[in-house]
Amino acid sequence: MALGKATITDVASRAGVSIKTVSRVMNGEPNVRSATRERVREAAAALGYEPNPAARGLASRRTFSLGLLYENPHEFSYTQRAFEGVFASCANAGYTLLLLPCGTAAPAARAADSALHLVTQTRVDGVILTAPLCDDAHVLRVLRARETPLARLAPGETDGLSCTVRAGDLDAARAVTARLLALGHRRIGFIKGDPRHGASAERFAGYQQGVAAGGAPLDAALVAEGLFDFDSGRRAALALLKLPQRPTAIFASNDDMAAGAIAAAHALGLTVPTAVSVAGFDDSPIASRTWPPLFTARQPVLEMAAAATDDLIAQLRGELQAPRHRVFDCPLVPRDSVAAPVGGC
Amino acid sequence: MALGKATITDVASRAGVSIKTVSRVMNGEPNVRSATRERVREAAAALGYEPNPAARGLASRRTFSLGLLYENPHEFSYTQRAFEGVFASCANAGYTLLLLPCGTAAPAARAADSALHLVTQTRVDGVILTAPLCDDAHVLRVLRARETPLARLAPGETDGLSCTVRAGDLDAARAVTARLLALGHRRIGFIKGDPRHGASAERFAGYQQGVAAGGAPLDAALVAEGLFDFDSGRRAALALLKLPQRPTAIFASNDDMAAGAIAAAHALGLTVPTAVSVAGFDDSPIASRTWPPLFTARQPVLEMAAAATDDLIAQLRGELQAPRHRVFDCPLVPRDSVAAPVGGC
DNA sequence: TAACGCATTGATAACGCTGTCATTCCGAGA
DNA sequence: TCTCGGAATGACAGCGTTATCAATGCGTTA
Repeated sequence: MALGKATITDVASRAGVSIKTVSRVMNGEPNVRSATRERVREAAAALGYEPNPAARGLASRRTFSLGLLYENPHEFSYTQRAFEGVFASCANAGYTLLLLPCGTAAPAARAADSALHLVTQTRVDGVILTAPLCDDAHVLRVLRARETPLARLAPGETDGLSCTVRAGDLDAARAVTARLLALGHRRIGFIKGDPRHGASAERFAGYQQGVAAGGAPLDAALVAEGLFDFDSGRRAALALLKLPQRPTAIFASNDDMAAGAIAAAHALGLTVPTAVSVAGFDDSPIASRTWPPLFTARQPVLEMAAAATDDLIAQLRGELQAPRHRVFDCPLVPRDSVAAPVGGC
Repeated sequence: MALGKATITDVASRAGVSIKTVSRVMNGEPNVRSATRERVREAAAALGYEPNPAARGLASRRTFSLGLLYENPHEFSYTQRAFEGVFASCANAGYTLLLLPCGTAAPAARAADSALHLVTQTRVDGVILTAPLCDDAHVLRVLRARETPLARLAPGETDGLSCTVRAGDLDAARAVTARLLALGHRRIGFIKGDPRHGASAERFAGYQQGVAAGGAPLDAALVAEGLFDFDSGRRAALALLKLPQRPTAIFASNDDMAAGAIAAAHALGLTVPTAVSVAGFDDSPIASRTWPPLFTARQPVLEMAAAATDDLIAQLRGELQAPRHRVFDCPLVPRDSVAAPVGGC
């Protein structure tokens, strides 16, 4: 498994045929003896050969690329907003953006293989990795073995090898917690995020520090596991709200889970924020669509994604001496899902 | 403004310089006399010259493309689900997908120019157009002048020139309306969608036909304008619910506006579905996140996008004799935001 | 005036593949 | 045995750029 540097000529000489025959095999054309075909396939596999799309495109006048032309939609999910930021910077710098989706269901090994294949196949100049892939050891190893320049968006840990852009998760989570405490809440439930995301640990630490700083008791029973999606948030909140001594406020690690928490409260006949306050994180579109709208911390995803892209391009141009690490503030967005607890402090 | 067929050689001979000098100018390299630079620029502009990215990539070993590697997120907006479908089909067929975002704020002329530039710049083999771009006359004209194969997703009208995939909007909207009537509603408000989308007219027609078929009165006062986004839905619903004789049910042309309608009801102290029923369209993620969850019609966006992509690829391969036109059913998704009106029929 | 040096320009060879067309191979039929 | 025809293979010329390095132009200095 070489580094993909093999050319069609290498394969041809290894298989003892002409480059044209290799081309035929690679393109699935007819009129190749099956023994020959097999020999070529083996040689290609042994050398880790991948056809060069630029050369192929130049010779054949085809690109094997499709364009998906779309207009900015009204509704932006987190990923979509990230796209927008990346696009803006790419367009600025004259770069074209290929989306390389990576299956979530597959084990890490497959994600890395998929990444490698996409990178070799498309010969991109650099790659932007989003969470949680940006912390996947296997993916990182594979891409670095190919010396693919990287920028990592919302990583758990930074290293000296690639640019990173992340949010000030810890500070913002502490600020959210502090605000709840200031309103008089003493029992604040917390719903953790997907443990594969670096941000999850940061936000949890912020919650813990906030509670400790406020002099409130740290009760492990008030911490529930979640996976950043609506349903896990709903279930976690349901469990918290059924506690013998239920929390007067719930801080979910992101807005989607907070929306789930609001649904759980509704299901139990608890009014938000009267009976229970709910806070989220991100200020994603759902945050302004719940009833009542969510108290949250705004993560400037678009700006962060654009920054990561800018840094990657700067790196490609050799304008960057060392990897750059940026941290973006997440200001609080006060909305109606949070209020003082009934009965005061 | 030629069709972009000009090569660097054409520009060179027109400007009376060598191709290398043209290359220097195009790449902004130093050491070109400004008079020469100007002459080259003029020649390039006159010929409508755009460098061939494949050739550039082959010679320079760079692609001017970035990969955005991401993992399928938990939350899918409409566009995002469409992406997934397109990806699936592209991956199947060995195609690479470039995203070509098109500004929404700009007038149609600019969208078309942007489209043209992206297509010539990236030399994609074909383009998938989503609503409302797929009905933009200017965009269509420009792409057809270049003979770019097209597939159109959710167009208003089909023609004999390109494959189309759309939802059975009319039938589904009629079915939603029929269901509301069957529950006993007589005064059903309707919130129209963005008029630039072909689906908007279809859904409205379905509503009208449904009301007429049910023998209920068609009251123009019960029809409000919307733009498919949350806030326009909220405002439209607010207006409808403040009517002297307010509707007992509201049918919004999509889920985002229906979520806005629920928020409006909440704001007026009206309980859903007791005081007012709300129905949406699409079964987008927000539909299961509102309280109560939305009664809606499921539009199989992912499958539709995949179908459009399949058809486009088939067309590129010459496997399609004539453009194919597909229509997908939208089954009802019964959820709690709809109930019989208080006081019966 | 001659020589020098730097800014400017050009000739030509890659880049890695596909398309065209010629060539070779091989079994069937005369 | 020889010829013929189609299947299998190969030689070579592009594809449209960029890169290398040589050549030219021109103002300056000795």
